[in-house]
Order: sequence, then C-alpha cells, then structure tokens
Amino acid sequence: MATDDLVTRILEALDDGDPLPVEAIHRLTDAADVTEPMTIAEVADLLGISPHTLRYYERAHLVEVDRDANGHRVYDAHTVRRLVFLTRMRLSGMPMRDLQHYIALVDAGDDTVPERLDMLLEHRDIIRRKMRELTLSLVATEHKIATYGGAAGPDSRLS
Amino acid sequence: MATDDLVTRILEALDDGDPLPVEAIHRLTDAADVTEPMTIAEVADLLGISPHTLRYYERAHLVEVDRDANGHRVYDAHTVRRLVFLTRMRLSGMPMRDLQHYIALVDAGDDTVPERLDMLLEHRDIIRRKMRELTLSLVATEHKIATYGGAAGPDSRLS
DNA sequence: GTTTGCGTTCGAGCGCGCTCGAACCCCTAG
DNA sequence: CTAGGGGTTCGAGCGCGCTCGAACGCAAAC
Repeated sequence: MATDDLVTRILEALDDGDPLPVEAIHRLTDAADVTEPMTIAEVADLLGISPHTLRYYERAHLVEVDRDANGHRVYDAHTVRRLVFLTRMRLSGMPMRDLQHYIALVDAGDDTVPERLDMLLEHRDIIRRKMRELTLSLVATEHKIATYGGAAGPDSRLS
Repeated sequence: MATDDLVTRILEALDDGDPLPVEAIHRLTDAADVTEPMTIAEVADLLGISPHTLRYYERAHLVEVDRDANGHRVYDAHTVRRLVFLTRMRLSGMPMRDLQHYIALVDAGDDTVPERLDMLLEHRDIIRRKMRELTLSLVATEHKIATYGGAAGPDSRLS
C-alpha cells in the first residue's frame, strides 16, 4: 500500500513527456520486493552502478556485506534496500560524507532519529532548490531552442 | 517581451513553496538589462561564482574579455550575457567540454546553428531526465520523513 | 586438465571543476 | 610616503567520486 501510494505520486509528478522513467520506477518498486540474496553483479545491475562502486561503498562503510563460502559477496534484502536508498540519495546529490554520517547514525540506534530527520529535511530542501534551478535552466534552454528553431533572429550570435 | 514571457513561465513552473527563487530570477532578469561594462568582482557577484572561476572560464576559451588601461578585465554586456548562459548550463550539469564545443560553434558562425540546436535539444532532455530523478528522490525523501516524523515504525532501522 | 568467467583484495590513478598561493602591478586614501 | 585594496599571471593543488589494473581464487564447461 505504501508502494502503491508512492507510485501514484510519482506518476502524478511526472507530467512531462516520458522518455524513460520506466527504469527508474522499476528500480523503486522492484527493489522493494527483493527477498532473495543477490550477487554483486545482480545488485549492480539493479541499481545501475558498477560492481567497483558497490565495493567502494562497502569500503566507505555505507554497507556491510556478508560473504559466501567462496568469499563472494552476498547481498540480502536489507542491504539491497539500504543500497537503493543510498543510490537515490547519491543521485540527488547528497555527498558521500553526509551519507557516511547518516549511516553511522542509523547504526547508532533509535536515539539518532531526530538528527536523521534533520538531515532528511535539509536534503529535501536541497532537492527542491535543485529542481528550481533545473526548471530555470530548462526554460532558458527551451527559449533558446525556440529562438534557433523558429526565427534565427538577432539573438543568434549572443551565445 | 521575451523576458516577460520567460518570467511568466518561470513563475508558473515554480509551483512549490518558494524559499529562494528570487535570487535566481534576479539573475535572469537583471542580467538581461546589463548595459554598462562591469568589473570581474561585479560579474562574479552577479553570477554567484568566484573571480577565480571567471578567470578559469576565460582560460578555457569560453569567453574573451577585454582589458582596460591597467590590464584589468572589462566585461561588456555581450560577454556578461554569454556568461549568464554558461553559468546556467553549468548549473544544470552541462560539462565544460560541451560548453567549450558549443562556444566554438557559436564563434564559428551561423553554419553551425543546426549542431548547436542539436546540443540544446539533447541538453533539454538531460535536464528533464534529471528532474525526473530528482522527483523520485524527493518523493522517497518525503516518504521517509513522513515515516520518521509520524510513526517511527518497523521501517526505522532499514536505513 | 585447462580454459573461461566471475569473483576477490589492494592500492594507485583519473577526470572534473574549480581553488589557491605567490609574486607582482597600479591606484587611491590617509 | 606608505599602506591597503583590488586587480593581474602562472602553475600547482585539491576534493570528490569513482575507476582501474594487477595478481589472485574458485568452479563449472569443454
């Protein structure tokens, strides 16, 4: 139900033409139902990042990952969910430093929930700000496209 | 009139709560009426970047800037407008490489308009994609905020 | 039995976009 | 006269987030 709600809101938010939100939505929903342990290649594929990066995240103490008898990494559902979260935060620009801090708080127990909440609120504002900046750039870009595409008027040499 | 149109569309686009689009809109509109030559400090201030970065952009051949009798940079309206454009493109993630290419095309004359248009179209798509990614991250972040803020349920230890 | 493929660890390297420091110059104010 | 403030050039350095290569291990396929 929570997932349904999420997807609904996402679909509402994606009012523009839809080149490829599909993959992203898959990442969101599919990841939620992960139940089987996964290999590094599978997780990398799911998240759209490289195995190198996954190992790097582990070295950075963002996740702990068990090994099988051969010493190969085994990603359980909990770890995968954390990685989905981390990947999304990275994608929206949260620095590694902050994620390391956040994860340290998570691992430190429930007492740190207020601070985590603060971080999330701040990050939410940062995302909103970025979206505003992008909107501005988008409008400017579209304006320039219209200028070039329509009448290549006196503005054409401005930039 | 073009500016009015732009601002109108920007205001429409900014439907969310408005912490600080003001400064950005100022950058857009104010920059359009630049008529006096400016110093490097003034331009840096206008664009919200450092004089160091402005010199760096010049070294990278994104702009050419005249000097006064003392060898100090003098930014004319044309150059400032180009820098406004460049800054916006940088802010929306266009790499230096691409901007260098774009500017080379601009300086190469009108024959390159189609290629420039292609670049702009591609960049527009990239911006849209980024906005979709940000939307997803925003929804996820808000969801987590709601979870933490409301009932710190069984999800609280997930991440 | 050897090749192929996927994994491991470790440390080094890289590309990007600035960012800075040093040494210098010129103008103006006190 | 001198001190301060803002500018100049040049090259080097940095922080970030990966990204890669080397050397190795194990296991299934031929």
